[in-house]
Amino acid sequence: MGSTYGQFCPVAKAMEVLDERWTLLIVRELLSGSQHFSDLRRGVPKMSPTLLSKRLRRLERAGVLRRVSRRGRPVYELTDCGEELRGVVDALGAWGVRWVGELGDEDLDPHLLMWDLKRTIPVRSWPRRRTVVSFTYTDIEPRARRWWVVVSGDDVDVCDEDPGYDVDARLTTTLRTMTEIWRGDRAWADAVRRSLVTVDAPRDVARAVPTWVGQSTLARVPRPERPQPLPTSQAGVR
Amino acid sequence: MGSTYGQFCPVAKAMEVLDERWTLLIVRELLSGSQHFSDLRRGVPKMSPTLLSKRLRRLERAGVLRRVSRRGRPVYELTDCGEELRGVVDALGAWGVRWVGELGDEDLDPHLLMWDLKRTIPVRSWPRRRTVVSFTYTDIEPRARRWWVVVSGDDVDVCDEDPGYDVDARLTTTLRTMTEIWRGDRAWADAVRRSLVTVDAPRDVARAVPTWVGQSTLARVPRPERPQPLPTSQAGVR
DNA sequence: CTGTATCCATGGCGATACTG
DNA sequence: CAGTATCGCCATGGATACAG
Repeated sequence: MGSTYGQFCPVAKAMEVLDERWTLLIVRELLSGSQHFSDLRRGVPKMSPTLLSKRLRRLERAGVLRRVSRRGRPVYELTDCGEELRGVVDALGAWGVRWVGELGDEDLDPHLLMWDLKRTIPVRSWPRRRTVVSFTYTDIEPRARRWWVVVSGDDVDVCDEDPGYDVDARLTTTLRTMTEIWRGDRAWADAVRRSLVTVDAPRDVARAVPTWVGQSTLARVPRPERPQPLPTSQAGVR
Repeated sequence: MGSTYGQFCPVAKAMEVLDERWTLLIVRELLSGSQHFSDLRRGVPKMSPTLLSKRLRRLERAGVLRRVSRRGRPVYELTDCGEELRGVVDALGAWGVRWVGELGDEDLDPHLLMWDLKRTIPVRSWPRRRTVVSFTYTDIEPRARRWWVVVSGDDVDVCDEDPGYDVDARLTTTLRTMTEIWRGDRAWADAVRRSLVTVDAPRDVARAVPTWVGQSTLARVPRPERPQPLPTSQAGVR
């Protein structure tokens, strides 16, 4: 058990299960479709496998998820109890996107972004024929700078090395800008206007690209009118 | 900062602020009307004042609350940002009451229960004249066994020693049963039928008492049809 | 009443390496 | 691929006493 609170209040009882570090991020991953240990690791790459394993066990004991073997492969799936955490995770996400907007450089991660991008690509908006868009992030180390998204039919592939196909559109931007766009902090139009993104493609393709690249489901949560109170700067010592 | 996750995901950013132990319970207290340091302490009695102070400071920095002085007395109040955590707290409470129902003896606390009771007494259901109901918990140490709820007009008082007024109804039950009733885990009618509660009062008063004693706002959250999966028993070692 | 100051033990968690 | 095994640090937070 995560430590107890000694309170009968349902919020306290819920937090006994959920307030440990990483726990709700694992639930988030399961809610968005991850099933295997390796999928989960990709979703929480900064977590050690030992700790991930421990959390999964604890969540199993709490009745949130179930570990089953499917075709000889372990699969983690949410129980009804776990499914119902969607309300909690959604509420947290909506609050977070509204009130905790400042992203530090440590929060940016090209692998995570491309993984999220892959999960939210609206394939139906893409041409039926195989279509390739390349991403170049100008502000990060060469290793993770270039990516290719290949959509053919209903299949989406994200590669970190050139798959060799013809490229229909080349996006060039910073990791930060692409992240902001995906989160819905910044509109495509705004980014293009300010030249934070360049789209190298025939005019009609260039116009379509923003509809090809998806966004977080939280992107359309309306933002507070006043900007943040104080992000982390100021508010010094008392 | 509570440790960071290194993720741009809004859920992760939210949890950086909220996943530390006690944090959301403090928010819960503020949401239910506590304003002063001592009120908050009463709501989270197992927390040391040092730690409470630390959390309040962190929440202030995060923009969730504001510390102001009102008539020379410090007051903690939620900002818009903090107010909006109501959605999160409600979702957690609803999930908790449905899926984390097993209460250990450590979770029962007469002071907390009476404090909650006081906050949820539906004064409008009581007679206008001063009315007194006594509570006796048969299963706990003498010190916290007897309580008196005094309602006169719109004022509610809860005493742990005899205020000396005539008593209109005497409830005798266990702390556990009363807690279950307040949470909505057990219906009044059921408790009475099973003789888990006795109401010593004239017949019409006895009938009214269940409408006098309030319940958690989460009490009417429907419970899952199947009982819990596994509370904490079983699910042994792997 | 509204906090601070200190002290200490625990265990959480990060890092790394390794196994079936 | 799906985890386990170890190890060691340091921060968390519980307890207690004290101050303005």
